[in-house]
Amino acid sequence: MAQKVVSMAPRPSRARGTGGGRNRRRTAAPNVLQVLRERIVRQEIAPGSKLRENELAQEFGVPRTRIREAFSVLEQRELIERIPNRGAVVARLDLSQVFHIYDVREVLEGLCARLATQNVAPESWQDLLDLFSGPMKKSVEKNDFDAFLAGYASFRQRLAGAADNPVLTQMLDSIYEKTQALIRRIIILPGRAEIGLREHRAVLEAMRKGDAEAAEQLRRANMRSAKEYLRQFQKYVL
Amino acid sequence: MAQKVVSMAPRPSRARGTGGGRNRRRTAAPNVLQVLRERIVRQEIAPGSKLRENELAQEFGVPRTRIREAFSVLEQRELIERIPNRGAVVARLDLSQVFHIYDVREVLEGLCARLATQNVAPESWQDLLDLFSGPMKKSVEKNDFDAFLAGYASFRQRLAGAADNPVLTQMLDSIYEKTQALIRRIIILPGRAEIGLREHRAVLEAMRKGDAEAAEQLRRANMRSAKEYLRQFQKYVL
DNA sequence: GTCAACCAAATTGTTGACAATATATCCGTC
DNA sequence: GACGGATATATTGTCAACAATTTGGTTGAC
Repeated sequence: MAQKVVSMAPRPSRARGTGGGRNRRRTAAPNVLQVLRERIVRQEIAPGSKLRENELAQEFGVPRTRIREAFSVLEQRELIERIPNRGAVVARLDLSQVFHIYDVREVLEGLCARLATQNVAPESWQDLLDLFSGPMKKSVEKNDFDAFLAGYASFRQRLAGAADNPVLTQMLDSIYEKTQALIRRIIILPGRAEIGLREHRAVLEAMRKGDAEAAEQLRRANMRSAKEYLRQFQKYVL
Repeated sequence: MAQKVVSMAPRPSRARGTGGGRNRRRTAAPNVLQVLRERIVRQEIAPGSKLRENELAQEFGVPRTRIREAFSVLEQRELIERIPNRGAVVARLDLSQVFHIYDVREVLEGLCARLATQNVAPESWQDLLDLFSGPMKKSVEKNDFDAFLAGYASFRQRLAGAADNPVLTQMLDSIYEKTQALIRRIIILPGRAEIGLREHRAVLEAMRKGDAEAAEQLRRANMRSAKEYLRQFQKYVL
C-alpha cells in the first residue's frame, strides 16, 4: 500500500507578489516527467499498476494538467499505456517484445562500438580494458553485482560518448529504459556474468587495437549471446 | 499566409443531451497530433515557423490544452523545438544530424532486410523484384519521381511488414518522418535514381534467393552510397 | 439465490479564466 | 536623429471548476 504523503501543503505557488523578486525558480519546480520515468524504469512502481492523475498531481504539488502532459510523453515512449477514460497503467514488457528489442539492440550496439573505435585514439580505451581485466573480474568472483552493473554502465556510457551520435544515443536510451530492470535479472543467471565479462573484454581489445570492424562484430556477437541466454532461461526471468 | 478558416463554428461538443444518443464520435474528433505531424513531415509548414497555440486550437476547434499535449509529443520526437515562454517552432534539420541519421539508418535497414528475408518465403519477393526490374526502370527513364517514390515506399513497407519487429518499425518511422522531405530532394539529383534502383534490385535479388546475410550487406551498402551521394551534393540540397 | 437494472463514488476528460513572460510600440532624453 | 526606458499587446504557462465516463455496490424482481 502506497504510504500517503500526509499533507505537506506544497505552497500554492503564488504568494510571490510584485515586490519580492528574490526566488528565481519556483519551489524547485519538480521535473515530473523525469521523476516518473525513473520510477517506472527502476520498477519502483510495478508494471501493471494504475497511475492516478489526482494522486500524482497532489504528490508533486502541480496541477493535473502537468501530469497529463507527462503522461502523453510517457505513453509515446511506451513506458505507460493509456486507455481512454480508464486511465494509465505502467507498461509491462512481454517476452516477444524483449526479443524484438534484442535484435535491434544488436545492430545499434554494433554501430556504437564501430563509431567509437573510429572516433577516438585506441590508447584511450586502455583504462576500460584495465577495468574489465582486473577489478571487474574480482567483482564477478565476489558476486558483487552492483559493482558489475556500474562497470557495464560506464562501458556503455564511454562508448556512446565516443560514438558521438545523438540519434544513436537516444535510440539506445529508449531501449535501455525499457529493459533495465530485465537486465538486472539476467546478469545474476548462472555463468552469465562470466561470459558477458569475457565478451566485453574481447570488444575492448579490438577497440584497443583500433579495429572497428572487429569491435562491431564482437559487440554484435555479445548481444546475440545475451539474447540466446535469455531464451534459455526465459522462464526464470519473466 | 495561412488562409483563415472563416468561422465554421465547430459545434461546442455538448448539445447532445441525454436523449439523442446518435452521434457516437464527437464531430470527427480531429487527431491533432497526427495532422500536425503530417504537416511538419510534408513541410507544409516550413522549418523554423512559429506554431501558435491559440491559432491551432481555434483551427482544430479544440481547447489549447490539447494542442499543448500534442506539442509535448512532437517535441519529444524532435519534430518541433520548444523554448520556455517563447513557444514552439518547427525543427530544422541540420546537416550533421542528417549524417548521424544515415549511420543509424544503415544498420537498421540492414537488420530489416535480414529479418524480412529470414521470415518469409523467398518467392514472395518475386513481385517486388518484377516491379523494380520493369515498371520502376521505366519510371526512372521518364523521370516520374512520384511513381518512383511510391515504389520505394512499398519496398520499405513490405520489408518492414515482413521483418515483423514493431520496435524496429517504430525506429525507422521516427527516422523517416525527419528525413522524408530531404529524400525527395536527393532522389532528383543527377544519376541518383538510377543508382538507387540498381542497388534496390540487388537487395531484392538476394532476398529472392533467400540469402539474408547478403541482403543485409547490400542494403547497408545502399545506405552508405546514399550517404556518400548526399555528402557530395550537400550544398545543393540543404 | 441469481441476475439485471440502477444509483453513488471515483476518475478521467474538457473548458475557460487568470497570471507570468516575452515582444512590439511609443515616448522622452541626450 | 539615435538610444534607453516605460508602456501596451500578444503569447505562453498555470490553474481550478465543470462535464462525462467508468466502476463498484445496492436494491429489487424473478
